[in-house]
Amino acid sequence: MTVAPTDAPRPRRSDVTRAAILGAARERFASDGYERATIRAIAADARIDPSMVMRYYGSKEGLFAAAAEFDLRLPDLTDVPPGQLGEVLIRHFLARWEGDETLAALLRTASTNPGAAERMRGIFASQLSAAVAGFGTDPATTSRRAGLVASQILGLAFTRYIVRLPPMVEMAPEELVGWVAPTLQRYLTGLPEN
Amino acid sequence: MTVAPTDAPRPRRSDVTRAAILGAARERFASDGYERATIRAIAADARIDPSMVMRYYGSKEGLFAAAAEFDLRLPDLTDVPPGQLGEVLIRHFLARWEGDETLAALLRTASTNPGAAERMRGIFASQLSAAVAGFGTDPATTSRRAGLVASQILGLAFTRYIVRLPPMVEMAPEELVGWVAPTLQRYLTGLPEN
DNA sequence: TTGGTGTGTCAACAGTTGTTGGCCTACGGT
DNA sequence: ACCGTAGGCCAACAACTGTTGACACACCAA
Repeated sequence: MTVAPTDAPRPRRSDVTRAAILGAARERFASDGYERATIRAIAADARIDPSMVMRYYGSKEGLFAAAAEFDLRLPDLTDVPPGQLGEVLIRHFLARWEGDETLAALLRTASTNPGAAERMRGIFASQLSAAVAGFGTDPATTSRRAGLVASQILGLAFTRYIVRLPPMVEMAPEELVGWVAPTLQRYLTGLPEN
Repeated sequence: MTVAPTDAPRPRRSDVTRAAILGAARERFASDGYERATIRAIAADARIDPSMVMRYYGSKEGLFAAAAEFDLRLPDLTDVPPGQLGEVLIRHFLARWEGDETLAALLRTASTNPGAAERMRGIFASQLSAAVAGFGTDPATTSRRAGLVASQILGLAFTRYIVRLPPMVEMAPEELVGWVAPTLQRYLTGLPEN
């Protein structure tokens, strides 16, 4: 035995094709949404036959599930000065999806596809809530604080990357940070008014 | 001549059918989004033949255009105490679409349909910007302030009514007001941090 | 009564979609 | 050199889509 006996998926010859399909799928899902992104179009982008998509990913839903794998990659917030949490978060999010269209695909699809909505719930419920809980807020309010942060973050993404409201598109990242950081900061560490 | 000679569309016998189609269309568009809401399903809900939809609204796009007619019905903000703008706005928005599913239809569709996105841009660019401009902020920042307000408002709607993030669904309107009003207030009358 | 127009149904069209099975080819271990 | 198998393409299916035209009935003015 030259390699580990179990759990050693030796590289398949088709890995490049798989990756090409996944890349094309992400692009199409991101720009067109789930329904308008046809398997034929994705296959054409990847320069392969539509039937290959089915063989490697089983179905369109399976393909989307693979393409929409998304990790917020939230940093560890415990060593962030409590007063800079908002700024760190908004900076991270802006950087995170300015270069990755997966979230746009997820955002577009979550509007109409129940499975994608469920996945989005999962991502923000687990990853974001976990990060927010990481620096020790009152557990009773943690999930609501995380939800409020999600509402502003997703609203920003929706208006800037999906609907493309002109003023939201025009603003430079630094200006957005200046406006949104205090919002997130208050959602995380502040108190509601009433 | 018994009535006004021009521009007097006397009530047609089919007005109830037209209204039934429009109501069914709004429901379907709101719950399924543009692509999944089929004309056949809408016609079935309205208990008429699919071809009637075409006759009265020309095409699916025309039907959507009619069904997605939306007015934010923003109150006049000039007589609101400047310190309560955020609270008034968030209260108004919550009340406005808790009972009207048109905005949900628009929100779902704007994710994938360019025409709907354009309409959403128009609504927020004209109606919201106009209202924000109404109480005399610096014209140079008005559109950005309006955009930021839209980002939080739409993010709230998206997480609460579309994706249905549990913490956002659970929160009572009053609690949401307490959290979000200060955000809108600062977007409208505050200064950015940097 | 009569004719025309508005209201509605039925059946079918042409195109697109996800999906399937058969077939050919070329790699790679033995 | 051989042969099993994985990678890839082609053609087709069945279902569903928006859309159209022909046809039937009911209303209403003349």
